[in-house]
Amino acid sequence: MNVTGHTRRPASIRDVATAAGVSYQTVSRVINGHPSVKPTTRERVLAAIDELGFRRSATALALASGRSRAVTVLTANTTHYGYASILQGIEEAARAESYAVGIGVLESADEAAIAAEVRRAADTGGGLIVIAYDPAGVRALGAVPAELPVVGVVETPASPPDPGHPWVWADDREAAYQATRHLLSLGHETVHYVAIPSSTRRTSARTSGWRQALREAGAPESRPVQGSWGPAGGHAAGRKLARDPAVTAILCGNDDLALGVLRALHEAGRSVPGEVSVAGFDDAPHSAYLTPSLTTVRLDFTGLGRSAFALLHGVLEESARVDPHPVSVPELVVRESSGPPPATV
Amino acid sequence: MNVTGHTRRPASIRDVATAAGVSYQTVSRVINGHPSVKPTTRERVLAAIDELGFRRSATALALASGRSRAVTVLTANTTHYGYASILQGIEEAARAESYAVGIGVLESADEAAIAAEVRRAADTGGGLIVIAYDPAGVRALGAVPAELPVVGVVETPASPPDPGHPWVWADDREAAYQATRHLLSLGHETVHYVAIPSSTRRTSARTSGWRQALREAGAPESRPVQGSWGPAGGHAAGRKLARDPAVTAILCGNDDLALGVLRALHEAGRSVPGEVSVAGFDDAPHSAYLTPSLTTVRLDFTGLGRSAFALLHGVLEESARVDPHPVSVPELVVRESSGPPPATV
DNA sequence: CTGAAAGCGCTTACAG
DNA sequence: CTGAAAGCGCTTACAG
Repeated sequence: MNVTGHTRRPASIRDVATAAGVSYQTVSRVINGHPSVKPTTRERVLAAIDELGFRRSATALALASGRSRAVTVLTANTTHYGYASILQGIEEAARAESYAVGIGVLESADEAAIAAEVRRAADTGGGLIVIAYDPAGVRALGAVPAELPVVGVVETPASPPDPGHPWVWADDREAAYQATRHLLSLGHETVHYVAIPSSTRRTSARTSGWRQALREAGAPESRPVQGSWGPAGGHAAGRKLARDPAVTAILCGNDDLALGVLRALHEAGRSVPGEVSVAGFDDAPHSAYLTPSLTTVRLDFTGLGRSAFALLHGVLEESARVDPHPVSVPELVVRESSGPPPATV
Repeated sequence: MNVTGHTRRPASIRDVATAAGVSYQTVSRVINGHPSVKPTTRERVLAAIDELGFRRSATALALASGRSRAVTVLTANTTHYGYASILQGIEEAARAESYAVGIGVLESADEAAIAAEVRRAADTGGGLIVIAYDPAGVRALGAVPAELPVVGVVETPASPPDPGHPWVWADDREAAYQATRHLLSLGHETVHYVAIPSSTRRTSARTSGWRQALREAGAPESRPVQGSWGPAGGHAAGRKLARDPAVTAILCGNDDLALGVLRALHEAGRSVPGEVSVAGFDDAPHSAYLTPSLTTVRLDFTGLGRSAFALLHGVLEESARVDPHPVSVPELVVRESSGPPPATV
């Protein structure tokens, strides 16, 4: 008991050993669950651990063993719904395995800045999960040295990735395909697309799913309108589209863009879904409560985060190895913002 | 050069020493910026560091020195706008000082679970920042052992806190006061309040600011309606309030609640702001794009996060000590959702 | 200005 | 089943 209230140095393995009357060696065996320890000895040690409030130093463990039970998440953003939800999923799964989770934000897509962030993350020890939905993330994923354990959360790859690439993804392409088909099935001649910034490729997975649906239906293809990530970008894109009376259906790269588009249409006096239908992507928490409520495609981001961690965990511990490419299935959620096109009387 | 491509053990301080022809001691001096090193020696060491790609092991540093340049953020949530923005601010500031940032989520407010999370965070080493806006956070802040450096991000305290309590806060009370005054000044007889869950006290800071404004104006006081954090809670609260024709102005504990209230009013056929005015709290990114766009009070959460880190940094390094109670000033943002009450003809 | 020793709290072989 | 040694990569006094 620390009656004086003085700040005490935390108990070490040796303190426990002394208290239990064994060597610190044996204490190490006990805390590592090593089988060859006499039950009575084990109990004495356990009692001492309990009494002294011993906690094994993660730092010393990491230095001595080289392992570190930590994951750091590299991401360009922590506040957007998709990113934040992936992070949440990772944290949940990591906590369940008592891994520490660190985060590093890729504030710029500048090569040097990216390299610096990757180094910092590597310094932390443990594994890496890189959210590669944008140029910064994609570059960071590419900049990770080969010897580091890393998992990428990526857009749907254009072709099946190398088995050497531990990636997870939601099926963005399928999701965009579904949403576009939904709008076409309502009778729209075609569907316009307001895009999130592509990760780096000319054509993002979402864009290609949209295009595929148009082609299959023989619908006219327009160029995607560029829209950044937030509602402001959607608003700007929506203003352009609102001017064109031929536009009756708009698919947006995420729900925030859709919100901006909705607002722009409102300001232009075009009713939704009476004159124009709008669909989003992600099913963010507010989308169901908008007026009109937003038709969107739900993606299981927290599940994606959990999968990413599970995959990394498998790489780090070679015990519970996991299916290398868990894919979550998107789900179309039809709400008020989509309907048939106006009658062409 | 690692021509074979084999995974190499990273260079240590001794490798650098050998390469530079000095003792590892001297290398330590160079990387710590110790003054008493002959310039030519320093340069040789620096060159070796560069050539070998040496990076000082954070783990070894932590173990040997006891310091750790890390902060872990304990929070009940990572996706809500306010929480996520505080985290973002902390990360920014931490990155600028090359601190590692870890996160731990308080999934339950259960004492044992909280204690476990606090221990895990303590194990990481470094300092702690606890976001104490909710019961889980408040308990976690209380459960941190006295010897650990910790900063709390709290609601406006009822009275000035002890100097021994390193806390930061946005002025919630003032913000609620301002928003309520705004609604009253438009001519509303009184303002109803949909509350976020209080941290633990009977009356949250936001609630008391609202109440104070009503009292000063001699307006009738109603009981706050309880509304959880998300739009669903706002929706439920909004349905109740929509039934009461006397309700003409509603202040909501955050913008998500306001969104739900807006939706409920819409469903009940009550127009905003024609029949009912609504104001929110936080100025979340989507609030400006809603229809009607949302009157709200903007709080500088990222600034709050930066302040929290600065305060902790001061505690940890005793160098750049900081004003213990930086307070960010809320700003009323008037948009479409608030207006005069309907004429009582 | 620079080097040799001891130690941070553990783990990993190696003995017995 | 248990103990004594060496080492992980650094820092902190202590010498010179």
